[in-house]
Amino acid sequence: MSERQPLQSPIGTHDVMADQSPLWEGVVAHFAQFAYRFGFSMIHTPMFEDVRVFHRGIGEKSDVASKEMYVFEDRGGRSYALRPEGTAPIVRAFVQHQPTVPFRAWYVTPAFRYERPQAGRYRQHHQLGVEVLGTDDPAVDVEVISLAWRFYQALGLTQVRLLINSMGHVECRERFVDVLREELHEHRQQLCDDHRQSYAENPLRVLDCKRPSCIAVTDDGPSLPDFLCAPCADHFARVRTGLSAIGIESVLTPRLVRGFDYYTRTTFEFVADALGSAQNAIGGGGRYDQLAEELGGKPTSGIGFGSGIERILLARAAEGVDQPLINRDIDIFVVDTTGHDVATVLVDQLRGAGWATLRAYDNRSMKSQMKLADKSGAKVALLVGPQEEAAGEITIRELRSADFEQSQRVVLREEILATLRQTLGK
RNA sequence: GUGGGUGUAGCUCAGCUGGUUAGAGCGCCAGGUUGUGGUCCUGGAGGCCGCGGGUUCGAGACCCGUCACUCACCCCA
Repeated sequence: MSERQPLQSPIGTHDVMADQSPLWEGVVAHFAQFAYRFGFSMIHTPMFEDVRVFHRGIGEKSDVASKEMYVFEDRGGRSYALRPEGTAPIVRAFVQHQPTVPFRAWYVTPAFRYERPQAGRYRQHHQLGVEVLGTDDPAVDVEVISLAWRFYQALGLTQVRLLINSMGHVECRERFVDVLREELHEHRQQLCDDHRQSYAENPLRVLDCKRPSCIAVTDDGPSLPDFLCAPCADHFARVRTGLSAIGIESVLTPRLVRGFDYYTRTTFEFVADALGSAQNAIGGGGRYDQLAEELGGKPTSGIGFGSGIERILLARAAEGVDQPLINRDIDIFVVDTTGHDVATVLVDQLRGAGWATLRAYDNRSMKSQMKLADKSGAKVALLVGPQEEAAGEITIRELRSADFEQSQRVVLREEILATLRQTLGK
């Protein structure tokens, strides 16, 4: 890159500026509220991990691990990867610290994948999610899915569908994959260009190929739910009845396999139909009963779900939902034309009392300061000029009122907090 | 990694078949007499026309390269 190129954010990354940040804050705040309501504790794990966490976790042959990870060596020659997803690092932490089970954690984190950016797809995106380790009770599957569902509802999303499937445990899956591989081999000439060569390596990938040629083959092929052993079939049935018991409709989607290799039994995905693009998955997850063992721990079943903040916001925009998610309005704007430290002291006092307060700088004119007060969104402006200062008073002006005369009055300096409490109702 | 579209003021965009000092709207700043926002009026600041090279008497316009943004494929959040 030329030295003359202006500096800007890296490809596929974005700055969240003030016009968007309240939405972000709101999404995270809502999720935190739901997570705590469901009894989850927040945890933080490093932004990068030993690459083996992901190779063994999400599977070396998965697209994400094989070609999309940001891998680097540190100065000590250790090989690390920026986290491409949220689950494997948390399971790594679980294995390392061996907390008591059931272990319930929620998180919000950036995730990094080296891909060509496009609508709804970035090199750094942000996910929030939960994980539960230490039980394979189908009630937990229901709980995790319902947390996501209620969360989307709270954000105002209505055009979201829950797709669900079960991969079975290792043996169910292997029996299925064997049959699928045979089926694909038999019809390999009809597969799309990409999969005609690669189907044998990971036959499951062909299931979510969107090309008509592959779909035609797999539609007539074996269906995952048919290969579930009795316990897995029972588990899946109980998840689905549990969901319908609380009014959550799930769409059985036999070809739903998802991109990571660690999934067993329940897998699910939330698609936002308002998003026209192929990137319409706003969240997803599933059970991973082998993962803790893969990462060196005791056999421990687990389930989790993750959701992309950017896609949630895109879906909200696509549905035309525009109610704010969090209030970050300014309460008071202090206008000071005395040239002394009146605003400095007043602002300190107001903020101390809990008001969101802003002021002007640089000795601007009163007119200029009033313009700033208006643009700040403040509900009231407090005016202090030489007159008020001399009289020990403050002029209160309600900025959201249309009537000049009614909107303004003068109070004594020492009565300002009480008056504001009355005016602003706090 | 492959393909399409686009790069002109802080933002959204005009700039006709190449022709003087590159424009608009919004935003920003300052005024519109005595200390007061939202509407209105006036003025002002602000552009290596993404970057490099080429064609030409002359390039924001044309050609090549490059970088970036964007959309799509693959796949996913």
